[in-house]
Amino acid sequence: MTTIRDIARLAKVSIATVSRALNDDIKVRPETALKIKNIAAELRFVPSNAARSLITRRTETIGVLLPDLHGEFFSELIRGIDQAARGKAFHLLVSSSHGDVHEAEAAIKAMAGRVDGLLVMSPHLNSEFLTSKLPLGLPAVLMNTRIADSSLPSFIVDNYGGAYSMVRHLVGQGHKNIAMIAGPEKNFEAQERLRGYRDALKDFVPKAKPQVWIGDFTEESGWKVGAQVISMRVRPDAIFAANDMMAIGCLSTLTDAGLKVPNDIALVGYDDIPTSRFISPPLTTVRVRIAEMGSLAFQCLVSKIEEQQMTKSDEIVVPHILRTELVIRSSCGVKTR
Amino acid sequence: MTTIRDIARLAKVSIATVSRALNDDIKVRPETALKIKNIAAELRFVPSNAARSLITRRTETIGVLLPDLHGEFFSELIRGIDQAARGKAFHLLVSSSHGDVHEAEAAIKAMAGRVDGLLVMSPHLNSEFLTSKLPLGLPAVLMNTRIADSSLPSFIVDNYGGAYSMVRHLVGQGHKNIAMIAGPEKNFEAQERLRGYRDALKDFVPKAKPQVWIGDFTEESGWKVGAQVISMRVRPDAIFAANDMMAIGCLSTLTDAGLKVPNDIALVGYDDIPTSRFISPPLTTVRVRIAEMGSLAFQCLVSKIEEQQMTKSDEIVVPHILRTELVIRSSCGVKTR
DNA sequence: CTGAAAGCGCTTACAG
DNA sequence: CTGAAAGCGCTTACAG
Repeated sequence: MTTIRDIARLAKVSIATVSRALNDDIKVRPETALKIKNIAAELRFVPSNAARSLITRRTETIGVLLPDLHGEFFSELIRGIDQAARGKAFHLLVSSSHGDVHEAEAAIKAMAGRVDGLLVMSPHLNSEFLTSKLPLGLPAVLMNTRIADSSLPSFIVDNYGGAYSMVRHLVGQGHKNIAMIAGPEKNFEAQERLRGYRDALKDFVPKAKPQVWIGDFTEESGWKVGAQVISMRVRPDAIFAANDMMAIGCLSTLTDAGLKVPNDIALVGYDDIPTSRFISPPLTTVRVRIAEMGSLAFQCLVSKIEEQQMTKSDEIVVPHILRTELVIRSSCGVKTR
Repeated sequence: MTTIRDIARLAKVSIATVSRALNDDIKVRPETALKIKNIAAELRFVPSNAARSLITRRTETIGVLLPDLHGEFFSELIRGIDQAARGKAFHLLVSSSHGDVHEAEAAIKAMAGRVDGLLVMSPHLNSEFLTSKLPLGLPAVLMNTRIADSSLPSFIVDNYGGAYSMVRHLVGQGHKNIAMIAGPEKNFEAQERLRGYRDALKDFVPKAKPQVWIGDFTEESGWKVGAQVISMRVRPDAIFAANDMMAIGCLSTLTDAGLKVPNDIALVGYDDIPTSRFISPPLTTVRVRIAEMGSLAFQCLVSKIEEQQMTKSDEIVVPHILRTELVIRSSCGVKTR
């Protein structure tokens, strides 16, 4: 392994000068710097990041903690983060599937000494748990996490508002008997979408009774609900699935049974994953700007890291709420052509 | 920041003993070890990874270099790698979008001092370039990279074989005039798929003339080809798109123009992205076990890292070829129901 | 513009 | 089972 000591010997300078030259320090004579760089290149010198960050106390890396890595949702998120990180010359340490509380704790511990900050998405955890597990002084930013009262900045998608708008839209199409396929009960995002559904129903169809199936965000749980719907005496006018995957699963069961969407029954989803445009009928859904959330959260984290030296704020911060947007296609019963 | 020195003082032992206790070294009295661990927990001690890896010369991290982060293909790959990495207690440093040669070189440099090994996917690069840029002694494993003659282990999907089988299947369905929408000309995977198409056509329909459009793997390039197809006097019997996204794009143009797939024209893709099951008609395609490739490549890299100490092999290794599998749905003209 | 020296926080022979 | 000491490869005041 080549070190700056080897370079120093060959260049007949001190290791201090090598270090300065390689870091483009101004106070090195240009010729000296050039000579040093040439030798470094020739030797294929790779600086030891460990040695450097031991002394600089920066790793130039941020950790990304994700609950899972399935599907386009997370790849979009990582893409958004990566795009922002690239500009700031930060590296990304990624860890997924901290399904339960213990795994989450282990993941935080494992990352703690390796990163300058943490980006955490865990809709099944709450910010108190996270705050208690985070090493003192490690900046962190939360995404789509249940916030009670936290000094951690957080970004959350307006799941409540999106669901509310969707129900309002369905009512506007003349649907009254609107059912929901909800997500996992402990999932914060799922809860918010359900709450939006309930409130909108209360506001716009006060006499309607909410009808809710609990799913788990997988296509399969959509199938299962579809099978139940088929055998119902009185079917809902419209089904609002808490995510697109469940809507797609439900759709395939309904279609196989000969039911026509949207004529026999309307069906809408949430997330606007790419697939939703291509299915037949194209799915009406709620778009979430997930890559953008990743970029914003990253930028927020970096400014926290940078200001960390000067201030130590314990003030409670308000979550940044990301707007959603209704994407009207044809599965909700609107004639788009 | 808490260090082992703080713990040592509180526990009234030396830092050596603290280090041993925290690393579960056998030669520490159980009571001492327990006391030390309690103090560490109380202080929320986070070991400095930099200090540790400076001396152990291991980062317990592997780098993953990807050309891009769009779509399900890459999230599947990362998922496969992550799954395998979790078991071996390795961390994952991810870097994407090294679109051109310079970015790739920069990405390798940036990662070099931070990882114990590199997993590289770059269908637009070749192994000579990579070998020349890789720091001496940094283990690396290639995925879907053009291999000429390399001492680097590599995993490649059997793009040639998959394309060949698909064309054979289409011929079996009675299609003779089979056209292809190829991928980018410089992309290794695209080249192999094209080669499979050409060879199969030569073998099974010797008198047919290959007809090829060059696309770029995006949905949009599928649209464009679709528009050309519509205006042709004599249309092909079947179109083989080099990936599913282009097939999906092409399908939507054809359908919009009133052409029926597969009755008027058959259409098949490659990759078997999840979307392909849900479109209408469901797409016949070639399945690639991408998560599995990630896991295998990771395992291979880890064994390279572990054996690195003992041997330094410069032998040329044969690429591991991953089988593909034909997924017959209805877009190719087979009646599935 | 350059160098000698201290030190970042750990691990690990070595000695006891 | 425990400790004193050396050292991993860098960066950075400090002095010149």
